[in-house]
Amino acid sequence: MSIRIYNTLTRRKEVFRPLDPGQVTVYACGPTVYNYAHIGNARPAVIFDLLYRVLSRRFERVIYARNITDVDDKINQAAAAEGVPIEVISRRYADAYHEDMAALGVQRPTIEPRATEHIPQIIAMIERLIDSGCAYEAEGHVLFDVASFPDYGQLSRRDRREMIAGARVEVAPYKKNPGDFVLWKPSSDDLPGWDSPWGRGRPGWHIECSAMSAAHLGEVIDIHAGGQDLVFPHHENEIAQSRCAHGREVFARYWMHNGFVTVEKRKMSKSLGNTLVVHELLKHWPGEVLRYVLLSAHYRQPLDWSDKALEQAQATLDRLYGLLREHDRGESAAVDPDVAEALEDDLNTPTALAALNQIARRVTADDHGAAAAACLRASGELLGLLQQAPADWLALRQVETALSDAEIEKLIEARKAARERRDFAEADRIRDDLAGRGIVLKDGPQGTSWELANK
RNA sequence: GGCUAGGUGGCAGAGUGGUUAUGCAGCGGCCUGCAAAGCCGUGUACCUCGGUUCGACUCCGGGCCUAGCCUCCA
Repeated sequence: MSIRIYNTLTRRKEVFRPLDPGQVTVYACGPTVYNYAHIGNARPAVIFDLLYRVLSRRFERVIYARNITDVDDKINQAAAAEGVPIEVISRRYADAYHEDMAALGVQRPTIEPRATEHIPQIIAMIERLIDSGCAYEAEGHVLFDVASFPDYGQLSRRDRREMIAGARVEVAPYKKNPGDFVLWKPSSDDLPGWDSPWGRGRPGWHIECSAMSAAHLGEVIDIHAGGQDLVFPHHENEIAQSRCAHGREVFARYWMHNGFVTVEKRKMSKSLGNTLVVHELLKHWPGEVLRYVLLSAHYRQPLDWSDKALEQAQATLDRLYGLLREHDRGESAAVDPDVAEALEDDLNTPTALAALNQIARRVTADDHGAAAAACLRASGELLGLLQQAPADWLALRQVETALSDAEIEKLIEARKAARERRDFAEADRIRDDLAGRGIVLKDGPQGTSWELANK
């Protein structure tokens, strides 16, 4: 089977065929680095990391670009508040983003372009837009003229004229059309800025993605991805800019949009103040648990975040790692076909996780547990799960104990003796004593073993 | 108001025109001196009203409800 992707542009699931059979180009909208990432920001990072893994399995060459927006009014604000240059802010939070995403098993993209490193390309693109009559200068700003682009609204299925009716925006007087958006805006002396044909200023938000995707992936790209809230206006504007600047019929051939993470069914967003910061969550949960939760719902559906979901993911991972500890002998194995098939069907992660759990059943059901365990691990790798040493995973949440191994063994021997003389009261006393000190005993056919209790 | 996506068993969450999702919890069993852990088994769920059909949770239409976008936002 081939890879199928739900394309927002056509609102249908389509077979994915790259423009160039030899290479796939993917661009995902990355973070604006003015603060720590919340779990809602982590969802696209994890989902499109998974896309990258799935594509890489089938295509020789996948170029995955995920930008960093490092010039933006919110960054300016944060910098001003601290009295530092914007680079200090953007560097700090870009580093934190990388650290947090790594903990979630997110691989680094092939390219991570930054807006401030592409100012010349941005300016050149704006000049082309002016030359082709799609943009105009007004009071130090350069604006995109939406009336010049008849297909405007195609992605978000909006009618340009109707949007004016819902004008909740203050319409700047210098705009020809309320829907016109800023490509370049002037900077006062206290704000970061670059020299341009229109004076010292800075780029508008949308233009950077158009300029950077063209610079690194070409004028027509295969897949463009981001959160659902970017469909309008950001992606709509990107399409307008890119197609006008390059005179092409197509900008991105497939558009993918992830649904929101919600808290108590409400969208998590910085403006609502109900954000759960990844950096904080990682203090309480392994990154892999967060990843599992993010994969537990289909990416286009809303995902309601809760402690219950975290506990459930933790319990499931504990069980799977326990299985690996007992049965995985490091054999190599292929990815389970059901897991691969589910993921290639528009990243159906719930079905893939169901298949993963079916493999787990085979581990205990078969005589050849080792082969099934190896398959479990190989399949987990495609999902970005189950790649730690089981002992390391299981040790994460274990309590500390003051007892030495020798002391524990000695007590186990004493209990064994008590059991042999059928003094169960004494045997249970020893077991309870050890339990109180964080040691759990497990009686099996080969005698008694022990392990540290979970916190 | 315009546009979009949803309403599935205790919870989470896939999917399908007629046959087991899966996970977590619960329940039963195996194991155990008793436990714990583990393993095995277990659930006639599909918002509502019509329609199409031999047959609909699955298709079509109406209704109700929820969330989102239309403003910075993943």
